[in-house]
Amino acid sequence: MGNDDAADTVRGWVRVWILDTTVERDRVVLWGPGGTVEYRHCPPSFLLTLPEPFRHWDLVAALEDSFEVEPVMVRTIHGEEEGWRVGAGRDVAAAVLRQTRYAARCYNVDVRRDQRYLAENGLLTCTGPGESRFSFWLDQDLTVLELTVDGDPSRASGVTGCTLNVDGRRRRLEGDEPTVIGDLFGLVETIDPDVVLFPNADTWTERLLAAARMHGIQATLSRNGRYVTLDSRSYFSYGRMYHRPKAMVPAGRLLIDTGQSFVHREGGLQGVLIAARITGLSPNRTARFTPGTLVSAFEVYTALSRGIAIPWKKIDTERVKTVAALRAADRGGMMFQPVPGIHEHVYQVDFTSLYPSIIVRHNLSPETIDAPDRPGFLAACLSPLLELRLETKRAKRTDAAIAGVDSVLKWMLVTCFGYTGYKNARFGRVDVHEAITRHAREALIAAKETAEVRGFRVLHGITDCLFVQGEPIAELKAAIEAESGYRTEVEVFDWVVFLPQRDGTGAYTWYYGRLRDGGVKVRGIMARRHDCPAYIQRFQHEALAMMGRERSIAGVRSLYPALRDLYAAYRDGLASAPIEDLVLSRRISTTNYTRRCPERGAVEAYRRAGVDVAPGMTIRYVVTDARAGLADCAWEAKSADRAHYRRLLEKAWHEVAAGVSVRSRSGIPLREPISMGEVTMPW
DNA sequence: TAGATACGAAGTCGGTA
DNA sequence: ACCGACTTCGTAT
Repeated sequence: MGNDDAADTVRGWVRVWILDTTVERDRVVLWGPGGTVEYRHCPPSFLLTLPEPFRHWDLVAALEDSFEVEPVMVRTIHGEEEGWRVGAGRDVAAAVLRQTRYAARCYNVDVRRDQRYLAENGLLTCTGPGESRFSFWLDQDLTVLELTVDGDPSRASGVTGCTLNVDGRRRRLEGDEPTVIGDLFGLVETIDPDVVLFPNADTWTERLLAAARMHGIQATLSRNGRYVTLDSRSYFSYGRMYHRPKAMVPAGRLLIDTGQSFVHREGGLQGVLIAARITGLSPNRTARFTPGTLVSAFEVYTALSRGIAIPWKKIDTERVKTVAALRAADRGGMMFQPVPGIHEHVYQVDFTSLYPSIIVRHNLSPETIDAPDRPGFLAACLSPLLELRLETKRAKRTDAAIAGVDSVLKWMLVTCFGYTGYKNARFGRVDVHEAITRHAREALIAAKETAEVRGFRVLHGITDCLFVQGEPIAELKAAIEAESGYRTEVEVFDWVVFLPQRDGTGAYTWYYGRLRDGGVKVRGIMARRHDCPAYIQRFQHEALAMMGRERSIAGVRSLYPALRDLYAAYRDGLASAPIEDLVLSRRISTTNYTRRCPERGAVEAYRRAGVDVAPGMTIRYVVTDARAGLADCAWEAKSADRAHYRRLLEKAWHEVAAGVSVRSRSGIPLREPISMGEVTMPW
């Protein structure tokens, strides 16, 4: 099977269906289903350019003494330049930068070698013959094992049971730890699955392997016995801390931590495999990354496959701006404040994938901001992804199995915008980011005017969507599409409730309503919040389900007594509600709190229970005394501060009542709405 | 290995009346 | 008792 000659791989034609890729010394390993293996020679290398090469001839000579150095043309998104390919890794590149006092430019330094190999040789992961990078069908049989191990892996206790599921056949293993672990790894060896779906896999794997070693059992999670360890890390993203536990990634087999993987949660196994195909990453990595990283990898693969080098330590600097110019340009999305209360016959008009559409239509890219006439990399890169999303969006209407893939693509397209403004993004630039938000604001304002000119009433608007009342909606949709040049979609509400915030004015992001097809769409309110206890969510879900059966405002209002009774029943039931229904879960940003708060109490409780906590972890706790800032960890809690939960329930009730009662919570009559205004930044 | 902005709620802390 | 500043967390697009 082994083949060290890359030349036999015809560009654009895939020899193996690649399930996993690994890197060892000078080669890249391609794993196929069933454990097939191919080795390809691919030593580390990077590209180098020097602005004044004659001043650094000694450096080049020194590199030639120790490594393979070859003069090459280096192509970037900005143009071509003479340079060298150096057969060395990151440490050498770093030394070159230091020695030239950062005059040198290095490329392809922090690109994964397996990904670079695939891109430069026209290969893709998870892709069969005849399948293209931008198709969403999968035609490959994989043996999938679903595995669940009893208990909580973050707490110390032995392994006493687990459940396996292959092809709908269920096996249950029980007994003492050596028995269970021996049977488990024995079965893994017999079944030899290509894919293991395993909740908390990344926390369990290390413990299972250690236990196997202790009991002298051969452990077979990896197909060559080796693992790549990803260290646990707390990282900052979107203004918040996140945490990824340490992971031991097996070789040759796809192991997905279904409790941890964002991509799997959104898109299932198919979502992971298609995202891998699009990005050229191994599915094992794909399953562990955030959408932002996937977008970055997608751009990197596209660039490499076109012979474009990836800059290391991005140097695109923002030009100097006056404070006034900054204020004018550096703004986010546009919002119109809604009229609080319940409204009948409402349409929500959404621009489809607005931000990426703007990038493509206006040819926005770091290198085209100052030279708009040439084709831009970012726009060309995103265009096929956008087309694919439109396809999956259509396809999921008739094939529910496509919904997962569609969701993954949606997230990638949403985050690709944020990525252009991200300081470390390789093909990002603040000016592009600003241009996108400017076009988006203009489009939303224009759409609002189009609606009003045609006699529609605009109730609300956020970034890329408008809520309107009026007829005929089909004509408005067509007019907005014609005038803006972007596609739209329309959702039809029988009624929708925009909630008031504490000062009585409309809240921008809290609403719920009944769609024409009978579903209830909910945004922002407690039922949507992950930190809301199950007991309170259940109340709100029940109330919303009742309201969702009514098609008119009058019908909804007629429910007031029944809803009031429901609330009373839940309030009475609170005293006897089981503790596990009162568990709050929150993501903690720190473990060193400067103030008294329930999170601090919960962190202390975790520590007392011997569980390690790190910033970004989600902790689960029950509030035992809100005033004193005391909490117990979820699995130890015996009592709860019922008054605290009564307040939460009351808040949930107010959100429901805002749609039913004739007066809003703050006492402002709903029939005299506050005039809608445009909201901008405080300057 | 890494996503942006817009925003609100609920709370603490410390000052003031 | 009330206030403003600040912390910490959450959601929407």
